[in-house]
Amino acid sequence: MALPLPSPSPAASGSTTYCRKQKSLGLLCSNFLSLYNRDGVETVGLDEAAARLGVERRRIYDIVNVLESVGVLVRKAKNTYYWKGMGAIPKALEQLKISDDDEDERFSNHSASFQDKVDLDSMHKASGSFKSENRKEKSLGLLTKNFLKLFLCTTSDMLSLEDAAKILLGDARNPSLTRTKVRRLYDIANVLSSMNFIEKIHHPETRKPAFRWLGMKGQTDSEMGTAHALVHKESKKRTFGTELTNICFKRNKLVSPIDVDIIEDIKPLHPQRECAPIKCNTDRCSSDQVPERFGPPAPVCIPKSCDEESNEVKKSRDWESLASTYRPQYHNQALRDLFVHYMDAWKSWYSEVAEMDPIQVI
DNA sequence: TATTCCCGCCAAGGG
DNA sequence: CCCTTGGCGGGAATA
Repeated sequence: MALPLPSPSPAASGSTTYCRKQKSLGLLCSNFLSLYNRDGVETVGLDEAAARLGVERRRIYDIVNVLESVGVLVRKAKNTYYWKGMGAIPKALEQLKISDDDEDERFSNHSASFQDKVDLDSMHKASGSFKSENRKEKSLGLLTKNFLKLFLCTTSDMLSLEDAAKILLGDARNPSLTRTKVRRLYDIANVLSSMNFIEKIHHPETRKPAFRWLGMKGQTDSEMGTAHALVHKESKKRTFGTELTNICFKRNKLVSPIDVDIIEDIKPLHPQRECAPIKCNTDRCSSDQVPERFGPPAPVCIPKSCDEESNEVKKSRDWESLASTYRPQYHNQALRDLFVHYMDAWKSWYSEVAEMDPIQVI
């Protein structure tokens, strides 16, 4: 099936400019959301999603897993998910703040207060033996939840993935483990970013890249929400009549014709153009007509050009009035403890593992 | 060079 | 045993 050719010479003819950004999980997530976030959708087929979005199934699993962690999707059956929508997010987050690792089929006998649990689970002695149950605990979904908890149960809203990895990992000493964890966190961070949960920034002092929690602020006011809703209504209409896809380039070349087949009528246009804009098919999605090219203002935004990472127009979008139902409750005893727990762990690991300047946890 | 993170191999899981 | 899931880390693209 897949050509085993390693294709060692990237430069070669090089005309088929491959653009990483167009293949990002973040963009895929945006497209996914645009595709399903509309009335009438109540179930999502993974195969269908993969085909319509023009990506391999493997990638769908990635975003589906984090979307599930946030409540947008709920597993229905093999290959099928229930679409819960953006409206399910507030409740899901609220639950994250409270519950210990919920839903995991095996309940903990050790009735330790969840502060012990939360990430002692994932923390669980990587140094020791590898159990098979181990797999679940390393899932993207769980990692997503724990990553979110870091923000939800903490006052610190800035965090580097490296730190997050060390905190969520039991063993901060193992650089290899950490590296892998960080890779996963990048995946997660990308989709969370595309949903505006977080935002990438550079730490004021350290200069180090990090992520800042955006949560659902700025939309707290019901009036505000309404206003936004109105504004978005328009762009949405335009967007939703659209079929989206990630353009199919392999790392160094175009996708094989077979793949293109699967993607029904989605073909890469302007192969040699660097970062060709996403294509929109207008055939099946009824009502409004849309331009064949895609504009920036829509929920799904693609940087006009790769090298020119313009200040994205990514504004607070979609989950408009989610906030109206959301209300923070910081005054929770247990959460307090959790917070302390995290910070202690973080600090101690930091002093051990890093000899750089003593990070100050705000 | 350092950071980011896509790709797809291949093993675990479910039927 | 076959097909769905999805951990994992090499290494290429970007900053």
